[in-house]
Amino acid sequence: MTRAGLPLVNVACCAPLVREPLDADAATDLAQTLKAIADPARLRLLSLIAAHEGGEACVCDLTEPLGLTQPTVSHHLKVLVDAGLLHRDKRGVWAYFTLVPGALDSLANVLSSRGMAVPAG
Amino acid sequence: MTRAGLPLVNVACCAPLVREPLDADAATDLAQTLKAIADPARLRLLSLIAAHEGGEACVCDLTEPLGLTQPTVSHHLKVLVDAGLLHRDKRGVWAYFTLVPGALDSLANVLSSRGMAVPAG
DNA sequence: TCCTGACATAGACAAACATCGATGTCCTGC
DNA sequence: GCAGGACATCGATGTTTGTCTATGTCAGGA
Repeated sequence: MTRAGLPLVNVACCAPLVREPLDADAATDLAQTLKAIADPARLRLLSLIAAHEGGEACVCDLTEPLGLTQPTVSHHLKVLVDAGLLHRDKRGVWAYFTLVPGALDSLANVLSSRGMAVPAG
Repeated sequence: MTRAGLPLVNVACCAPLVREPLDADAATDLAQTLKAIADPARLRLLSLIAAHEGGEACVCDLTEPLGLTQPTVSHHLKVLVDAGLLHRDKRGVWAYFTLVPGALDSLANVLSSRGMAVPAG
């Protein structure tokens, strides 16, 4: 069973990775988020959604450029939503996906040796 | 010679993920590097090595804090070296590992919505 | 030369994962 | 109410991956 109703994004737990040793829990947490984006299909999904007009896209916009079936794309999108990287907005029959603002930036912050300012728009 | 006979390790291939759609090849490439760090043990290895005195550590320094066997740690280190994130320096009987300068920062750059200056000067 | 200690490699195994076809759920139009 | 379309979920399957034990390699000392 998948953890439904994620509490929130473990997306960027803490201090930069290289500043101090991660404890086991923090490492597991961060790894889980990284696993979410460590997949070609999901990277392309993030990229396609970001580049799509209005910064949002529905499943039907995404299956064709990826060359994957609708259930597979839906699965990948769920992984990204669960990881706190995508936001899902169901409007009528369609489900529109957008990037969660700052999520990827927070992740980048943890990897970077130096904390950086979030561009904020 | 190339490090470890690896073809190459484009740790950070290109433009920020959210700027334009990734093509399939670039996505596969980036995903491979992300997979290398999308593991709790390997995240802790990076962290432990960075925090170790002199910024370097040998295998014997790393097995105990991780609670994994020596071959498993050796395996994880190899994955990180192959991904271009760690550098291995064999001195006598010991193998010392250090972070490849800028590698994680480059990765962070790709994830970040905005390119940032690499601190390593 | 042989032995010991540090590390790498090989092989095996179980868990996790990506993908698919089939099916279920929900909204909209007739 | 009924049909159709968009999306989610289910169950199955082949592949990848993390971990172990056993073994190989190599340097340094007795």
